[in-house]
Amino acid sequence: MQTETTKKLSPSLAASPGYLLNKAARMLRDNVTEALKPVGLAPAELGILRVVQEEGSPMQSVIADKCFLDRTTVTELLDGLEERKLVVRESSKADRRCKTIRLTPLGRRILVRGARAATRAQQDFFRIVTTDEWETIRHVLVRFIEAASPD
Amino acid sequence: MQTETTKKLSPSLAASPGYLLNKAARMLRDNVTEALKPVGLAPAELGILRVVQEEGSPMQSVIADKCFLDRTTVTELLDGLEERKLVVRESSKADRRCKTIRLTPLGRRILVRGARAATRAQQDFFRIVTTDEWETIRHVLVRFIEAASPD
DNA sequence: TATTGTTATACTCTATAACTATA
DNA sequence: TATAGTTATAGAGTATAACAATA
Repeated sequence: MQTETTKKLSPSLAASPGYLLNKAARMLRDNVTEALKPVGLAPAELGILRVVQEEGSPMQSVIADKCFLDRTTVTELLDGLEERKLVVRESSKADRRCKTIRLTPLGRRILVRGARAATRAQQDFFRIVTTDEWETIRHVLVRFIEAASPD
Repeated sequence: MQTETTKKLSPSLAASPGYLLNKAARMLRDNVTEALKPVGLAPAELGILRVVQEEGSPMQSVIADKCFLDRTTVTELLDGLEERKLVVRESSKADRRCKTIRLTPLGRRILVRGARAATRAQQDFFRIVTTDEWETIRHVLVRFIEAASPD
């Protein structure tokens, strides 16, 4: 991607939620990915750290649930985080199939730095969105995501 | 992904534009991808057909521009579309570096069918969004995408 | 020297299937 | 038999780099 000088979208693409959501999401994610590089985190890793903190030492399947990710993806992401000593896995005594994830002090520090970097990276987005608009978008997307039905 | 029975998002994820946009975009795209399968198109291919029709036999670099895709990606996608006889490439007489893309009659029919299928697939989304909300979202996303600055 | 398109290659994100170990 | 986590593998989507032909 090189020539990106305020181009105009085609009308039919500009009318498609799928297209718009995708393109905007990717752009935003590229920003966040870039901003997280110095912190040493990928966007999905930051998401996991956030959920681990919020849930307070959840088991892996809870993380998968909260992040809407497959448990195999969570395993893989946790491998990286554990290797870098940001989290520790602990086998539950009650049910030895389960592993509980806990933030290390380092993990906590990296989480703070990552969250700050991510917020900064999203300023590009917030610059062009009013608070009201953002609240509308937020509510719609949350509704849509949470309404996702199984089969 | 298996357990997706109206779960709740974590507060910190529900507050992140990057996260929400990404997740919603992926969900929507999965729907569209599924709906386009019987038509034999991928979402990006439908986008290209749309732009080809709107622009009226554009050269490849224009397609890349309008779709916000790399030209190598466009080359690859066109290879598939040409193979299936949905478009034809024609070397421009004026500038023999350029290739002009034209829809075949078959391509036109598939475009119509694809557009219909994609619209249907996005009803899940529109079911939970009011017209006003959608207009707000649409404008914000278009603004954001078009404002993407180079360096 | 710059631009159009092509080729070969590689990367990110995420999932499916089959497995192990419990329960 | 069902569940938690792991492993190996694969696929979609898109990009970068180097190149050929032409301008």
